[in-house]
Amino acid sequence: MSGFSEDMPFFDEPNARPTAPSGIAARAMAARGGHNNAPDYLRGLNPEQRLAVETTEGPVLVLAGAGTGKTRVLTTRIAHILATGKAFPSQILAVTFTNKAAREMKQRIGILIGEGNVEGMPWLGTFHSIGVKLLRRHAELAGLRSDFTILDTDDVVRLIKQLIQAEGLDDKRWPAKQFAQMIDGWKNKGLGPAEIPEGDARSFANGKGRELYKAYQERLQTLNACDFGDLLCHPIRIFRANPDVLKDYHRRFKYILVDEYQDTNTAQYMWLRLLAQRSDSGRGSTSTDLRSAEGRKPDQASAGQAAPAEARERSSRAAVSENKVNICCVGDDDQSIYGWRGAEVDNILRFDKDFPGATIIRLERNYRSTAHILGAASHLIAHNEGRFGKTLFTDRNDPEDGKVNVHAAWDSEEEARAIGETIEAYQRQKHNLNDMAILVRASFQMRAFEDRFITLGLNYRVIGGPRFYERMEIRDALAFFRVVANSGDDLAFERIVNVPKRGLGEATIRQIHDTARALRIPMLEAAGNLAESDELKPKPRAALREVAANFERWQKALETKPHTELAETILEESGYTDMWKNDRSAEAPGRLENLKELIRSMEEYESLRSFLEHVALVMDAEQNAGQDAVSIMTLHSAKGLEFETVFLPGWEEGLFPHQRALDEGGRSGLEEERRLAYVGLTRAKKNLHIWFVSNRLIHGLWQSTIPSRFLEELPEAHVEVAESGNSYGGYGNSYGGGSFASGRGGRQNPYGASRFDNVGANNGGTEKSGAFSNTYSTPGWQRAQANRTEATDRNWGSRSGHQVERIGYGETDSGYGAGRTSVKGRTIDGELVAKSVSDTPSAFSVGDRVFHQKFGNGNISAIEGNKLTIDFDKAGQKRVLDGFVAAV
DNA sequence: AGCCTTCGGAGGTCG
DNA sequence: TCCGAAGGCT
Repeated sequence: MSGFSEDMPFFDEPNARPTAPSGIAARAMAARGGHNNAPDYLRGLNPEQRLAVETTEGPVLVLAGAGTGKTRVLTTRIAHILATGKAFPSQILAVTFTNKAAREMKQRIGILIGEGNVEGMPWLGTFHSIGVKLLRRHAELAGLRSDFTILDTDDVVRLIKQLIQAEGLDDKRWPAKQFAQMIDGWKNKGLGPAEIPEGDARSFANGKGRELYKAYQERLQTLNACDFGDLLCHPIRIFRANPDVLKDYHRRFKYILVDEYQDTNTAQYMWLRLLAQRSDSGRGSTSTDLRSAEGRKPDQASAGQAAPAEARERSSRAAVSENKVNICCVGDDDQSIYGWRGAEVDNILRFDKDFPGATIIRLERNYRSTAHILGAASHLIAHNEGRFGKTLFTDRNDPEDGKVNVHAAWDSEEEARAIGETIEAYQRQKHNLNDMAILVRASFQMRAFEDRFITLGLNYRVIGGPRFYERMEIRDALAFFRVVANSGDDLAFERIVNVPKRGLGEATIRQIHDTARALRIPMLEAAGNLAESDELKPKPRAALREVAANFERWQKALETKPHTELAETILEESGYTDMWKNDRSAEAPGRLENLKELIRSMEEYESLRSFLEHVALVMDAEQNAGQDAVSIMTLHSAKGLEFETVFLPGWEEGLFPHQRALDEGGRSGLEEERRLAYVGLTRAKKNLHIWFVSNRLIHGLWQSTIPSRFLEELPEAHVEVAESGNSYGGYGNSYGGGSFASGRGGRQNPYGASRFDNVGANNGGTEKSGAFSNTYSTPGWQRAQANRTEATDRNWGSRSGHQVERIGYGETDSGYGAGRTSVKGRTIDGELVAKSVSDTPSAFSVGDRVFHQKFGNGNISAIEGNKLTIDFDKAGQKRVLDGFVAAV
């Protein structure tokens, strides 16, 4: 367990694999000594950052811990390559995962080397945007035309649904969405229909999985379309089947840079390997390469083929080592949190095997957080196995820096209220709301905060959620544009043919569909034909005629009108804007605003076509960017961000670590959750508040919870358990008449009720006594226990809802018992707690038969302190507090 | 076409 | 419990 230490030498981490050849390091250091006049852009880099920038040749892995200047290194490295004339901008391939990261990188390179040159970096972008670019150039090699359309998830699901129905399958039993996810998973692994494992193929639609996948790909081809996964998979196949094309790119790309390498999936890995591979030996026919790719997935390859595949891959690796590959991957294995969507941490962990002779550089000097925060984060993440091992450190040593605060609350409402109060307290201390964030594990947690902040009138913004281009009105508008730009875009046509409602029901659309299929023409054209025939009733016929005429007119205008104007015209003439103007629902104004924003954003593009291209890949919205507001988001979307003050609510078993992660991922699932915790902790620059509650509403039921095991993994030296006995339901005497709860008067402590209060009053004895071992003697645990008593005595009143009432009750501090069960369900748990309070803890022994209100009867199989492991007859094995069960 | 009821599901999310 | 999707009814 590598503890936090301030004077950790750079390449001397005990867990470190011996991968940083001191020779290279030494050479670079020496070289640096020679530069007396280092260029401006190198100034201010620390030695490791500088090494990462200047080691331009050969494979390099930069392990960049949180807040160690990762982006700075990447951008400076590019600037350095350009400034020293090692490559032209067009010879650098730089890939990121998100558009945001790509944008930021462009911006920062621009600052370093002067704006104009950045435009000359055509190969800086996301995996997908570069994929599109490649695919447009070589579309015919994938059986597409270069003007193919990119379908988003929604289109894909609708298309698959059609296929499922066409197969005569029940689309309820076999949901299209599920199959879309399966296809996505396969494509993340670079698997085509022929390559998917037999088991996968069999598991869907009575064994028709493979057929359906094949049918789907064929359908895409006829539609001249592809999905997101194809943007990677098609280029991979093109490269494999056309060595000359690949060789062309080998010649072109002198330097390859990859951001967030820990998030790459297998397909991205294969794509990179192909581009980075410099073996011209001609060895490696298509089939061989395919096999070796499969061999990488240990869970897929059957025992029989695993060995030869391994061998083949080894030989291909050897080939790589013969020629220098200037690939630089930057990432942090400790921040790999996307395993569930196909990312392979393994890619980063075995970098030095994939690229023999790789230089591995660790960036461990953290410029973001206080020593306490880093100490807590380092200690926590050290519980993971299978990591490179880094220890973040900082020179920062400000005695004013507070420790990491751990708080307990009775339930989620209480948690939201207390966090709201703390935020207001910070605000009174002149902290900006923009500098504060609440990072949750699951999005349902957000609601409690939103509710609370609305009541308080506290500005907040929710980050994440449905992206701009996924909103209905935007997708509708884009569908109109798509049909105008490309009359063959049937999916788009289907989406809007009856928008706004013009009486074209299912039957008419079916007819259009059939005609189009029979004549092999686009649906738009089919609609025009039908409108002129007498196969339809007058009403739909007139409607169709209008639709056809509209599109014909708009398509003509495409040549003459500026595209923004045309876009407006389309939305006007189609009646789409009117539709929302007449809609009196709450969202309508927002939707109109979004449409305006859409048109505005089109101005930056020269044509409708180029705009649509951009939109298919990019488009995210910046909401109320200007205002001062607290950010609320999930831990996942917080990666890469930083805030002065961070709140991490919901640190309870089952929620965080999330039960499903444990169920599905086992040990590695737990480790990914722990990395997520690590990401959360390291977002904070100065103040960090972690919360857990004793009761949480899950699936509509109040369930008692136990503190997250991650709390136990925080080091005592850097953590302070906030004494917040007063916060339990708001009845504590320490509320001083309850005024704090209402946010008026009360204590003046700027950090709210918790931070500096009562230290030593309640926890002095307990906390100091317990070693931070793996027993439940940690602060969080003890808090939970100590508070259970208080909470139980008082919790009843809090069930009655009204804040005003609660304050009143608080003063009396009376036990409100009556009627609570009906008010909030599961308070029975509390009753059991109440009982256990008087008992000494752990009155049970292994083998005892017990009853739990929620899980029913079961036998105790293990006891750790007050935590019981119980095998329930029906609910399976659970860990619960002894207070929540009763002997039978 | 729009309203109402019923049913199932309830983790994270980039392009 | 509460939300959305989907299907049935008017």
